Amino acid sequence: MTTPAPVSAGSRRLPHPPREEIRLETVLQALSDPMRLSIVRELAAGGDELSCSHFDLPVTKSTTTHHFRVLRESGVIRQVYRGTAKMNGLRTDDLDALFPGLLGTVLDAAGRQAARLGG
Amino acid sequence: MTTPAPVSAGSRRLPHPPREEIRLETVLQALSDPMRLSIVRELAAGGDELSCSHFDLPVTKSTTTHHFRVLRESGVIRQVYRGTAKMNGLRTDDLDALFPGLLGTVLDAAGRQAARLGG
DNA sequence: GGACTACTACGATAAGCATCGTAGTACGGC
DNA sequence: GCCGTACTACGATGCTTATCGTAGTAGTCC
Repeated sequence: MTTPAPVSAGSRRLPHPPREEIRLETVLQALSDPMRLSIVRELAAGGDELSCSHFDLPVTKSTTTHHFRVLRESGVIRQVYRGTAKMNGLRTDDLDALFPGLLGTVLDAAGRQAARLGG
Repeated sequence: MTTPAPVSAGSRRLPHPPREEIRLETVLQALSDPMRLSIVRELAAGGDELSCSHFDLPVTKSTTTHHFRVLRESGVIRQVYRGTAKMNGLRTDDLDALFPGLLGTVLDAAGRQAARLGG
């Protein structure tokens, strides 16, 4: 018993809602914030394992943490620690099972709007 | 000049955002409220011309007015006066042009969730 | 162990929003 | 013109939330 249970990179556990507790209204609300929608767009585009520090958002670190927590607690993203970094990925499987096509259509809509407004 | 411009049922004009000003984030936020989502579901199911008083929501009239205004100002519904009644309809054409499939997918997701949770 | 990195927790603040009650306006019918 | 119906506008209230700064924790590397 030198160390009771090292657990290494898993000691910091993050609470995720199980699939059956994910609510549509909460997901929509999570996606309705411009900052969070851009995070989700970047996650969808840039593969599925991005660290928090990869995102360069025009807010402080505290606020970034807040937005990632909202996304995680709504069931939109999954977060795991890997060393000092926290890796983020979309819960595509769960969302597609619950709300088929929703994530895709929202991402498509966001892309169209960005193309229309941003150039 | 008996009457300068009677306008009859059109004197009370309601401000609607033009199609090109409808923003995805605003639409998602409008749909993220349970009360408003149920209004939209009922509009989608019950044809497209329902008066405000048709809805029996567990809130006061003032609050109902507020929710309908949020839906109108976000671009989700269209409202016109017809006599003393105010008729409501989804802006399906505009939404489908801007965000193809979005409204349908959200309504489908809401239906699935209702079936899963409500029975 | 000590320094550095990455992220978090907590408290504060200011803005937003869902809700209500009351008072008021527009329209239709008598 | 008068009354009832349908909806609105306004102000208040209490809750949620987006933001920040500071202080702190967990992990990596030397």
